[in-house]
Amino acid sequence: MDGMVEENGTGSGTNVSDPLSSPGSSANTAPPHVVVTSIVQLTLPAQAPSAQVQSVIQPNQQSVIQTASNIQSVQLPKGNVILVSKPNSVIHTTQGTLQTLQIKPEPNSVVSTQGQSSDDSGSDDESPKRKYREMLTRRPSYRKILNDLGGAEIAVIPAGTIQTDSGLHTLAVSGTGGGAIVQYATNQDGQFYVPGPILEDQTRKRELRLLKNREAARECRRKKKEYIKCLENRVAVLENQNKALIEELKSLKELYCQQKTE
DNA sequence: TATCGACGTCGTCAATATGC
DNA sequence: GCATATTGACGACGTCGATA
Repeated sequence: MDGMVEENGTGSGTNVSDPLSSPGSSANTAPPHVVVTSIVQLTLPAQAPSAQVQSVIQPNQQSVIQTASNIQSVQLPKGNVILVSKPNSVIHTTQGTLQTLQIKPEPNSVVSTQGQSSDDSGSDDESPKRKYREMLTRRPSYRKILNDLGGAEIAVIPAGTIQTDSGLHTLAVSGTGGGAIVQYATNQDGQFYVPGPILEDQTRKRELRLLKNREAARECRRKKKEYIKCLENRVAVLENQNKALIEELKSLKELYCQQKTE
């Protein structure tokens, strides 16, 4: 599904108002830094707790928004702005790489397509969009940092991480199987031992967490595949539309030439 | 047959988002 | 603020086709 305005769950109550049928209804709401040639407002009705909308937003081209179920399409002239009446909506767009925009929680938030609409000259380094994009970028993992530093596997994190706490010590341990926090105590001879119930509890908690994350990762991958499949479907639909439009243009041209010669 | 590279899948870690 | 969910990144492993 390329470009999706998604609320939780599924639904078909999405109301996509065509800008061509009700022009200029909210054009004045756009922020001054956005040059608006067209606005599409997506109204998600309250009785439909959720709705899926697909969209393909392309640089300097007309873009398309479709609902998932009814294949109701809206052509967005280039330089468009999308208004979404529900907060916390997300739009995915494609431009070589996948991009994600999260709409600000205010109702009627205005979000222009990223990197392609006429407002995005790329010269404004301090623009909110740019800042938000940077926020989305994750920093490298500690593992990667360690690898970059040429550090081998850390078997035990020494001294500084040990803290005494009511007779128990906490020790961070990592190895090929991953990391763990282990609590232990010392007896009168200074020998280490791990109190049974604590160890069992920690082991159980860790196993539960791993199990949950394992299943979450599976689900996440399933969703990702589904999403990619949807994107591919959208590509197919748009290619067909494009083909049809080219054919239409061709026949209209022929008709025009015919009438001209008569 | 052994080896190698490409590719897919899985489990895990860790950063971040989200809900309460 | 904390617990939980989500997801990108990474490494391990298995499979498959190409090649020596």
